[in-house]
Amino acid sequence: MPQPSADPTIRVRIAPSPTGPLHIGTARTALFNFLFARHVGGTFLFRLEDTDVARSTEAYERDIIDGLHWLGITWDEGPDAAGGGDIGPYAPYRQMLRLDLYREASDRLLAADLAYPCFCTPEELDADRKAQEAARQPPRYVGRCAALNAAERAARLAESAPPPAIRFRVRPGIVGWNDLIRDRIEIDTANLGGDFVIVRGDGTPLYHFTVVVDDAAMEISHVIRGEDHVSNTPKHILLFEALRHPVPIFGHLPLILNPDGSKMSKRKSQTAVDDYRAEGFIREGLLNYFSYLGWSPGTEEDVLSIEEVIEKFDIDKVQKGGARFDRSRLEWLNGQWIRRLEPDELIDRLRPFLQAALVDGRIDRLPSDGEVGALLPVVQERLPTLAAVVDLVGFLWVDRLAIDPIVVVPKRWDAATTREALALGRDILAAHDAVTWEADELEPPLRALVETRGWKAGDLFMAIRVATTGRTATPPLFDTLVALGRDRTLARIDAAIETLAATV
RNA sequence: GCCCUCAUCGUCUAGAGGCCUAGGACGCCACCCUUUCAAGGUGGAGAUCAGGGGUUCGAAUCCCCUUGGGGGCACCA
Repeated sequence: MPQPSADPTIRVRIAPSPTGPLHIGTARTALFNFLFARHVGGTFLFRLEDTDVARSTEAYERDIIDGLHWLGITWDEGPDAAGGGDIGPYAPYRQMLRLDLYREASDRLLAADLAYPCFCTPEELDADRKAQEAARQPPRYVGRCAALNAAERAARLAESAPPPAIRFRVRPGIVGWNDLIRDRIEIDTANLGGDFVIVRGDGTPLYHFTVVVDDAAMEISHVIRGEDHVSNTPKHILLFEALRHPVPIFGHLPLILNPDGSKMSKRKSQTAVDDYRAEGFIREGLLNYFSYLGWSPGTEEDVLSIEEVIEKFDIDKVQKGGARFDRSRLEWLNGQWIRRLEPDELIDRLRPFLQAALVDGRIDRLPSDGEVGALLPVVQERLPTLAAVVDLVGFLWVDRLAIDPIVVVPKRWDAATTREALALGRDILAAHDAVTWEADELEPPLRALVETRGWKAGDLFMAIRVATTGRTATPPLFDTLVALGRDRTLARIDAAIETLAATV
């Protein structure tokens, strides 16, 4: 990756939580941070927010790290993608390994009475919430434990009851910031829902707290994240202030939306990057597409490499409104990038998809790289995704082809004509030996046959196409027959003739 | 319910007061090419710039209101 002039004052991060496979939204946020950092030569770091122990898994962790690296979104500091330890001056970059830091920070807040222990039980909190809901009031912490004095706290602490959580005191007033993307935003802290919990009763810290402690510790200069965090930002600013650390610059990206306009969700969209990868979307296409979701260089170019996007990226040109996910546009871009791949590269990337097809029985034999390479001239421009190769030319590598006798008969013909034409065509093809089995050798004699019989070339070709491939849509017929080979071509035509005879 | 926020073709967007009778791309339609399917080429339909008020000689662009959409209000992240 090109790094123009290194700027040590720019430090951004992606901080996913390993509670699910790599999500498109996470990838997009990571990409914009990456673009922002690379454009100016800043530092991009990766931090795992794994404090939700119940939902976090190592498998998801792996999936997120691998997925981002597969896309080419690489970080300067963070977990080693190869599986080694964390790399960077602020290691570790996993929150569960930074518990001491949060403990120390919460102690400081407690000592300064900027936070206090809260003894409320889940039942009490729940009852509060229900009452507020019934009174059509916005939910907020009622402050039951806010004014406890030292003696009362000591007494409560002495009780066996569950250990207290720690709440941060929300000070009254307006909190505002100049958002990189949406300019000035101001929020009255009265709307924050009251004092909020920063440490659970079991001692583990909560997101709002860890994110601030870590962004402070890691000297993050710009927090670029999804718009869903706008209303959390005041809490974070309050915490930065309480911790006596300069407040970073915030920038809130527009969300990626479902086709119906709601926040992207698994229910309504395919959200896992893995799933797109499995379908044969390539990183170039995905990156190009994501870059243009909520951003545009302001020119009329649509197909840009990641290097070009890095060069042109400008956070000021990021859109404010959310962007709906448009799969057909992604497919088009993906096809554009597949067409731009070098032959050897494309063969490499196709291989896993061919292997997968072999494993699940859609093909019976794995073609050699040479075979695939020979096909590229007619296949490359026909692939919206890599996986589409099996649909396109998988018939080349199956042992037994199922022919639908209805489909093999061209619209203008009947079964008898088709059988006759296939037989005549077969004999003409059989006259070729291995040396003359070439596309431009095969075609003329068949056209001559069509001429003498007064047929349409398209009809004969279609009958042969379906007989030899089982499909009505294929790459150019004669290139296909060459790929199939003389023996299999003749055998398949024979089989088709037989099938036709049986049905007449 | 409360708070925040957004608003240009179906979709992604260009547009920073006159260059806009609003441009590009995807998708869609037609034609060309053509043995099918793609790709490619050409052309077309498609947005009274959400609506209403201002400001201005002049507004998609600035201000206000309305409407609509989205997000957030946890001992989740």
